[in-house]
Amino acid sequence: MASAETPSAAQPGPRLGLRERKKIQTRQAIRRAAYRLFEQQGYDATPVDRIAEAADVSPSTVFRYFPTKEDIVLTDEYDPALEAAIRARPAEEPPVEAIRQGVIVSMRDIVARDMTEFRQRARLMREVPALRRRAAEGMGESGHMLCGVLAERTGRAADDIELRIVVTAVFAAMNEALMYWDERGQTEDIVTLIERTLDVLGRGLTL
Amino acid sequence: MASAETPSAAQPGPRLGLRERKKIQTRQAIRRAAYRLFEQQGYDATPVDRIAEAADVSPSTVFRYFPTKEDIVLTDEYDPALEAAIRARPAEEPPVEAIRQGVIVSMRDIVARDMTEFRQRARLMREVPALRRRAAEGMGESGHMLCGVLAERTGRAADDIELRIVVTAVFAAMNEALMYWDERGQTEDIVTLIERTLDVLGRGLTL
DNA sequence: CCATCTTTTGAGAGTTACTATCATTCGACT
DNA sequence: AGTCGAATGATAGTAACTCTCAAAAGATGG
Repeated sequence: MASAETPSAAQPGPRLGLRERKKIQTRQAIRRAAYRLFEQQGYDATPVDRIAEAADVSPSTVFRYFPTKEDIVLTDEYDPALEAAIRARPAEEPPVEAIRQGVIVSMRDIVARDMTEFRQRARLMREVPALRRRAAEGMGESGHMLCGVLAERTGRAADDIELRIVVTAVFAAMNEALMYWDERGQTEDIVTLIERTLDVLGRGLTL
Repeated sequence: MASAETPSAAQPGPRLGLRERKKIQTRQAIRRAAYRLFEQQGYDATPVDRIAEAADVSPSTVFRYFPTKEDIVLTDEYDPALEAAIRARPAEEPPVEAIRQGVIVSMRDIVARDMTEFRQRARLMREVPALRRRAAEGMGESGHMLCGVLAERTGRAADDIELRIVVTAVFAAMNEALMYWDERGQTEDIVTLIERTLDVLGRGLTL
């Protein structure tokens, strides 16, 4: 509805056809409707049918765009940003340090782009068990990506155990930090918190 | 059926009433039936109704014993063993070392008790996404327990971030090691693998 | 041994997240 | 304008739960 975008104004690529633009719109409409309803009545109390209704599409369409209800909340575009940020670090830098800097850079970016959604997502991730689980499964896609990047850096195989341990531990720890951040009312500085988290890992989990 | 146990033979506690004994039996019947069917036809292809049928109880009963289908696989009694093993370590020992020894001891114990089930569980945990997620949410109960134990040892609060980071990282890493073990056909020595895992954590995730 | 009380069980109906199918519609391209 | 392929919507079906209530079975006191 609010598509007053001139065809030539599209920033990020070769101008999209109407079809593509509509897809993006629909996707956004579904997500926005969902986030709004989740805010109002909670995740579990909001059936997909009602989201569809609110987004003015059929339930089938919702499932075509998002394979599961969880994906409506969790689908993100953070990975490419993180990947780029890590790749930008000098090759000699030790892995954990590269991750640290990459995470911090991309985190600032994300928070700057849409802090409201970031906050809401964090809250949902902590409060809804299904989402927490899904997020805890860090190796999902993000982990795989990180393994690939670190494999190149270190010359190890992408499925090397030690590599996987590192990646898994980092993601799990960061996720936990996010939960902590949310528990405390999202008041602390998240970047500082993440730095602290990576410090603990970097010093071998000493207390 | 195979309950030729004399009332006075019960080892682990004050002799149970018939009611209690039946509950244990039922629980076991359900789990056994489930494991058998999962083995034969796979987890997703086995509806709870069929498990109920095989265990000779009603579907309602299955859900009374196990809140979710996942719980039939994942409910374990490892935590108490782990807790005891860690508590048995000298108080001066650094946390990660205490965890290492505790894990190794209780792991040997578990493997000795029922290696077959341990193997099958590991396989299911890797192959079924729902189970993998559930397991990845290590903080669930095990993590909470470990936090408590380490809090006592270190004098920190049980919800101290750094403490939680440590626990989360350890569990996530061990879980990943288990997945690796299963991927390789469960052929390597699991204790060695876990030691290696904890080494990586202990040396600050250096590669 | 019977009566009663409590706990466990089973049966039924209902909700919801998904899956599959198929006809319709709508943008793309000639 | 007309055709083609992709997106949509309607419909039906499966399976994991949840709730409720009545029947069955173990515990308990006389």
